[in-house]
Amino acid sequence: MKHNTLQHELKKKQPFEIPEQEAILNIVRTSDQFQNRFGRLFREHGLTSSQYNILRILRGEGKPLPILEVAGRMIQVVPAITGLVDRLEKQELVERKRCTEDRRVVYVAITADGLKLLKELDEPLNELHKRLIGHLTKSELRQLSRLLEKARQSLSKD
Amino acid sequence: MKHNTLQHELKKKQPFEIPEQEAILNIVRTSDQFQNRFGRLFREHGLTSSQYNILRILRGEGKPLPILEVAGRMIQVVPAITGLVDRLEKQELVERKRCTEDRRVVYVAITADGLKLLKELDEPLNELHKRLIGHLTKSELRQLSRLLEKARQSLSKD
DNA sequence: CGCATATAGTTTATATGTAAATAATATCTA
DNA sequence: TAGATATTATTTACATATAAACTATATGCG
Repeated sequence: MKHNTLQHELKKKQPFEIPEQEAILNIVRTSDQFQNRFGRLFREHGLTSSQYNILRILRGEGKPLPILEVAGRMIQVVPAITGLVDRLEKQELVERKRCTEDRRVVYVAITADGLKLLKELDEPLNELHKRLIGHLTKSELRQLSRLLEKARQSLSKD
Repeated sequence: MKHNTLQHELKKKQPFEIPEQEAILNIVRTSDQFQNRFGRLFREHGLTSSQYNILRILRGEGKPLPILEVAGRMIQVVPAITGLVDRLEKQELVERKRCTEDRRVVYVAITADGLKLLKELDEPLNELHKRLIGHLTKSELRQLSRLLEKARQSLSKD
């Protein structure tokens, strides 16, 4: 007997009247619960989700990035990024380098230690992905991604 | 020309190899961006998302609830709920009442002010739902909810 | 040149999410 | 009934999101 519908999970007495609302709550709830699991995994390796994200962006880019460029790729508000990078720097997982041409700009680069830590996480992360959502067929996964991308189209307008 | 794919948005150089990963990132990203919008709306009314959620749960229940019962319905970690209720109480949107039979239990109830504030938010919230995701057909919305509910089945196991 | 304006980051203040420890009260059990 | 254990809620400590104000540096323009 499966009871994974939102109505049941939230102990709602009435079914959802508005499918838009139901879909959005489903998105948010699923995201929260998945992020919980990832958070646990990261914590076991001394990282938070946001810290991991910064490292992954830097590895993906392959070269130092201005600190606000990193923030931009995370949908993150500007002030938050400073403290994040501070803590990563303290753990020696990234380095700050001031740009010589434009002295306002601060570059962030991932260190060898940072790369090593990411590498340790690659396999467990892949396993977690499969465990969380591997029971959907490839076709369902494609469809889910397509629907979510379509959902986000309402955001580009402003 | 639409560029709402994750690969484009994240400035990734390589397409996703793993559809599981792509789907999960799509869920998380969509949720983050939507929650951003809701957060803005709530802030205009002096609330945060979590505070709104507590009020909505209390209104839905129609009677006082033990504080941990509220926390449980929010996927929220226990310690956080205390401060949330503190702030709501300070705004006189909820009240705490200690249970007389079991003096460990603290009930939380929504006040008339709280109900009034929620009522003010009902219409704008509905509009935001429609604006964010109203461009999907009813069939797509149903399908999206169904896929997300299926995705969450992996979580019930532990 | 010299000032107005813009840009890149940081700091500050407040609210949240998480874990671990603690306090108060209930319940169980020998 | 005394002591162990469980439950409910809070406190403490830290990392994070958000907004607003601020610093340092660049750029534009008369």
